[in-house]
Amino acid sequence: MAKPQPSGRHPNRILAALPDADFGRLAPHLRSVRFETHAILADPVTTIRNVYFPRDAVASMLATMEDGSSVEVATVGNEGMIGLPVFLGTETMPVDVLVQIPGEVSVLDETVFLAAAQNGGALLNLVHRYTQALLGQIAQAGACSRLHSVDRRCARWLLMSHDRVNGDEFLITHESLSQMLGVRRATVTEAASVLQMARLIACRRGRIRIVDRGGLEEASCECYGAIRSEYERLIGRPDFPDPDKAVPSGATSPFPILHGQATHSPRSG
Amino acid sequence: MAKPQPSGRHPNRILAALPDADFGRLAPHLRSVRFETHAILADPVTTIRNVYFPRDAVASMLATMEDGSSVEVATVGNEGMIGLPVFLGTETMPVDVLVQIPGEVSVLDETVFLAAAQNGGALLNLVHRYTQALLGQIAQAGACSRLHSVDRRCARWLLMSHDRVNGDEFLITHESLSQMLGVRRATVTEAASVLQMARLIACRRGRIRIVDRGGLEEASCECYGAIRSEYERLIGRPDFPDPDKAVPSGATSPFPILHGQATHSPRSG
DNA sequence: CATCTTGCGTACCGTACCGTACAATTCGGA
DNA sequence: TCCGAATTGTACGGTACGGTACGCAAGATG
Repeated sequence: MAKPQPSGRHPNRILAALPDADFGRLAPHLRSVRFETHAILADPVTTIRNVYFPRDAVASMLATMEDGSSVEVATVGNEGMIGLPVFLGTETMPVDVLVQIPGEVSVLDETVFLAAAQNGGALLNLVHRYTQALLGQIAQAGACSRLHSVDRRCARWLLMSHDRVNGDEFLITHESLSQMLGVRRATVTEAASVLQMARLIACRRGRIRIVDRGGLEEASCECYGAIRSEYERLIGRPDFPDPDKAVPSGATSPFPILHGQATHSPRSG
Repeated sequence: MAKPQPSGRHPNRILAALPDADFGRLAPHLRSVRFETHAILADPVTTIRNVYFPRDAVASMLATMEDGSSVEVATVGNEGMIGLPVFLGTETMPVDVLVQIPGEVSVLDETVFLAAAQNGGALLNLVHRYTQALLGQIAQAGACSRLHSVDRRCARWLLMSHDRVNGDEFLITHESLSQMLGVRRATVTEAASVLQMARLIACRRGRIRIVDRGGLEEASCECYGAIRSEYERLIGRPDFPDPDKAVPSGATSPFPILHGQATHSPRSG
């Protein structure tokens, strides 16, 4: 599976999937803001008043326990949005949402968002579909963290992030990864060493580069493909944002065929 | 924390939380059906055409991996509903939903449900809130299964089920529990032995009885309380179904009122 | 340049699980 | 009443992690 390439009018795939008219109405209200690592976009006690559409930043929904241990329950990047409670009228979410890979995020005020999501339009439909995609991701990721080894889950996380950033390198520490995978920092170092020894990634102080994407996909568990194909079913592919056109007729495989200019880099460095 | 008692016009707490007028419109269309253990209410490949409101049955959303291993991602009983994809327009959910504790379920056709959920009424609001509650439950349960011991998670599952059934005893096997907790059947037997030795539960072939609810709450992890209080924040308490009135006052609730014409078949065949 | 901070590599022992296997019990059905 | 199937109890070695801890290196800061 190739890394998804930005293809629409906006790097965020939900906004890119909007029809021209709907996007045009939102565009003047979008503010692009840079967020640094560990910036907090939402927490369980603060009423959320903005909706965030990551451009190339990656955020985590983290569940934190009383003893301070935590696990990531979902990754949100350019494929998604943060702020469903605005839409659902529930004010907060019982998780922290924090930036894990710094970058740009398009911010929309809740009033603008709510006005645009009224009346059964395209945005409402997309938000519904993204809600389902998020439910699916959280479910799959939860099961994954119970059933799959740290090595595979680490590979999955790197792949998901690779899909959401520009380029093949991004800023992340083993410490942050350990909070997301719900394991010791030392365990992450060991898992990363395995991937590094297999020449799939390269680590440098606070920075990881994807070296062999295909190999990483093989090292990852099935959950990477499961989450990705469910997203594509619901929201569409980056190069075919309209879900009606997302799947070539007859293709029912969970790992559908690559399209046209397949950017697959087979195993080289 | 006491076991929630049924208090409204309907044992399902979502339906019970509806205003009279809204409930009155739905009631004639509700069919109460008994489902046995392992009945399948939804799966990832079948378009769901009904919405299910458990009365005293308990269902599980199960994520299943390619190798056949599985974990429960959410428990749905009389506090919830099955069929969000009907509302979200997404046709399917990437999990199996199957009955784990047999009992009665109120079934509603999708067309009736969708008609009733239009127009920003009370049902729409409740479905939105339940969506958030389910997201929260799946997130917490996923984190729980990564971070907490089998003993504690087992206690949590028993408590959550106890909240959703009538009485203190229900039909469940260690085998089923193992699929939900994502562990070996033998591990469940060991965990159940610990709880049994502490006189918190009593096991008999395919049947578990809650003996010491308070003790179970102490044996359980914090996730039981977290999920429950988030639900109460969003949907309300059983004795104060309207979340605006869900303030603890210590007052007792009115006795449950059974509605004759609502295809109600309490417990008998 | 020297120093400080943050992040990474490694190591040790402990343990909560897993895989497998088999025996003992319960209970429904012939 | 007995049989057979389903359910539960138990056992044993294996392993992937956790807790803790310490040294080293890379980069930031002065």
